[in-house]
Amino acid sequence: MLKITLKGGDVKEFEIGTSLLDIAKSISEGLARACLAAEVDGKVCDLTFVPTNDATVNFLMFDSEGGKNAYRHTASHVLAQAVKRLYPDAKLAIGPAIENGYYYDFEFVTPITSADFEKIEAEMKKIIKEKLPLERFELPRDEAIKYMEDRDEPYKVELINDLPEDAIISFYKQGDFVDLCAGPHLLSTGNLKAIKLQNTAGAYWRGNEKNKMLTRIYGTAFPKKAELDEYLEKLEEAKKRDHNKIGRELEFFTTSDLIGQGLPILLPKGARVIQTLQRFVEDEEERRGYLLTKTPLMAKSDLYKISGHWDHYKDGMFVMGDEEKDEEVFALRPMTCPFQYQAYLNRMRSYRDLPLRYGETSTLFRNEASGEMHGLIRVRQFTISEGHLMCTPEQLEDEFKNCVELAKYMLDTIGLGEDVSFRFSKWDPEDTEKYIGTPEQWDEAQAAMEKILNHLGLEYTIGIGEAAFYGPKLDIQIKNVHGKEDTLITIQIDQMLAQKFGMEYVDKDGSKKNPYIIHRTSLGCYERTLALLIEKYAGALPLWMSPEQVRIIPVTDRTLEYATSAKRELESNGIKLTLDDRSEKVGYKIREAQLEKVPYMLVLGDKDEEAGIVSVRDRKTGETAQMSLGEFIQKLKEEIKSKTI
RNA sequence: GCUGGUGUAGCUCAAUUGGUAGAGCAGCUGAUUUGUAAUCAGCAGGUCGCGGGUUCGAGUCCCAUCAUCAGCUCCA
Repeated sequence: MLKITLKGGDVKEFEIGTSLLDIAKSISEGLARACLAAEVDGKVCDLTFVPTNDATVNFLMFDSEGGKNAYRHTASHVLAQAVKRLYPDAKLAIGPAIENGYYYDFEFVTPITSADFEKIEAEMKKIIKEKLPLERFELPRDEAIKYMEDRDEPYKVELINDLPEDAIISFYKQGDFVDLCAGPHLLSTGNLKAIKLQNTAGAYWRGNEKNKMLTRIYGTAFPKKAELDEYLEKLEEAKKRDHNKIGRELEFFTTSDLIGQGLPILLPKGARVIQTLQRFVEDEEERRGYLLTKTPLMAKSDLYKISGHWDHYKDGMFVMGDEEKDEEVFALRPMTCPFQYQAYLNRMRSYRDLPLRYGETSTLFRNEASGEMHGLIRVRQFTISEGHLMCTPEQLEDEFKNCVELAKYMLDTIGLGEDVSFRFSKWDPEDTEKYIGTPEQWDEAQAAMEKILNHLGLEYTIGIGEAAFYGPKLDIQIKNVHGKEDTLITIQIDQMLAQKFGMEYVDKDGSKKNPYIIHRTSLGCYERTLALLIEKYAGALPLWMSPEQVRIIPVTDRTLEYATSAKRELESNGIKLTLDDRSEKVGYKIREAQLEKVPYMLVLGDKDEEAGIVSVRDRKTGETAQMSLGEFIQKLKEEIKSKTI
């Protein structure tokens, strides 16, 4: 007999040879129907799995990560099966479950497009109806390779060849379709309910741009049609918040073919928001002991050669002058580090000078590949609150913590604090080309950062190969409306560049030492931050950063003068506003202000003037309140000062 | 850069099989003086992204190019 411990602590005994499905059935028929896979001692397994030892079993439904993955991974096999039936010449690559669905990569003889989806989906539904059981089997390496060679699946053969020596090579068979796969899967294709193909995309085989580009088909699957519809609806809703759409509609920014790709033009509204954010950041940094620098936007190539950027990122830089013609070569700066280091090198530093915190609102230039640009999120010129902190080893932890604290404060203040995740970005020891320094130096810097992160109690993921070429990073990541993740804020530890630039300080004992350097931003670059704010608030920014806080709407020309005096009074209190004096109806003007996301409307008619009050319409609630102008100004000032989100 | 879409008025979109480019909103002018999400009338607005080609004839078909969207790769 086997002792099976169930989630919740119940222990039950089963005959040896009892499958997980039978165990589920013995608990309840409902459970057996609802569960998709099971975790056995922490490892996710098919329900056909037969435990051979005492084990802890946790049955997984769709609401669990493991259950969802088994469900969608099975859907990806159904997709592959449908594709193979319709396009027998298509070659299979890989097809995993992903965050909100699954994909499968194929090599097609003639490329397919989303126009073919209807046909493929119909075939998938047919396969689901056929209720094909998924059967797992294993083969020794030689036979596995032969098996896939016989089926003319070169990508699969390559995958098997690259599996580690001791790997168990498993396959899943459903009807006429067999795939190399570790599983787990559902019991039958018939267990799938609502499926949907979403889009196609090119994807390099094994993620390497030197390899052939395959056709990736993305899809999703849910246990209920209603859930699928709800999800698709949510996607559509999210797209309506796309900053690239509403940011243009609301005139935060625009672009011009004449100016070029990745070079957005910030219109008065966008520029104003960024000005507000920039002032906020600069003031806060000053309060926290940062010293402002203002360094050049370009430098001779010599500077980048020392820093290592020339070797590692020359292709990403805008370079002027031809070295071959013996011209002086300059490059627009892609980062601020070596510039601020020159400020540090201005004179001999003492340990008493440290920590030295330099901050700069810094415009940077990066020659991104043409396909990378996206609205305000990925651009070729951007402005960022860059800073470099030079400190002693003893100061490193406190300084790093303060940087994290500052970043969190910034994020909370602008309202994105709940939307970010942390990533500890390490180097890839397998890819030493990408990095400078020795393994020992990397181990040391990464250990220092890990220790600090653990002291901070931050929850983080680890990104291998995501480090900067000179050191590990704590990246604060955020997703846009399409679910694409980008780095918003980064805090990095660097113990290599100080040496390269000969940056030193004289320690207590009179010896010269290289300082640790923390590279950090306190907010993401302003363009990207603006984009995410627009998406977060669907264009209706909190009052304190709103480019137009109040719109004054006189009801008739008779109250124009009253409105003008209110305008002057508000302006003298620093309120950003406009006066809509067009001869339109009140409703028309309100509609417009409402659509332009102006937080407050001041509707001023004869009645207001007679009573000496103002009618304040709140955009969010649509409600109107009467108060004195003084009270309104007070209310605005409080809301702005507290930076209410 | 790669794969696949998309480019018609400022915006959103029409335009039979290749046969005279249209509408709504926005804009301008005038009238209207209006009380909480669209007042009425008139006017103007386009080298159909740009450049070639096929054709008697191209917004429509072909090629090239630019921009743009999604994904991939990249992201100091």
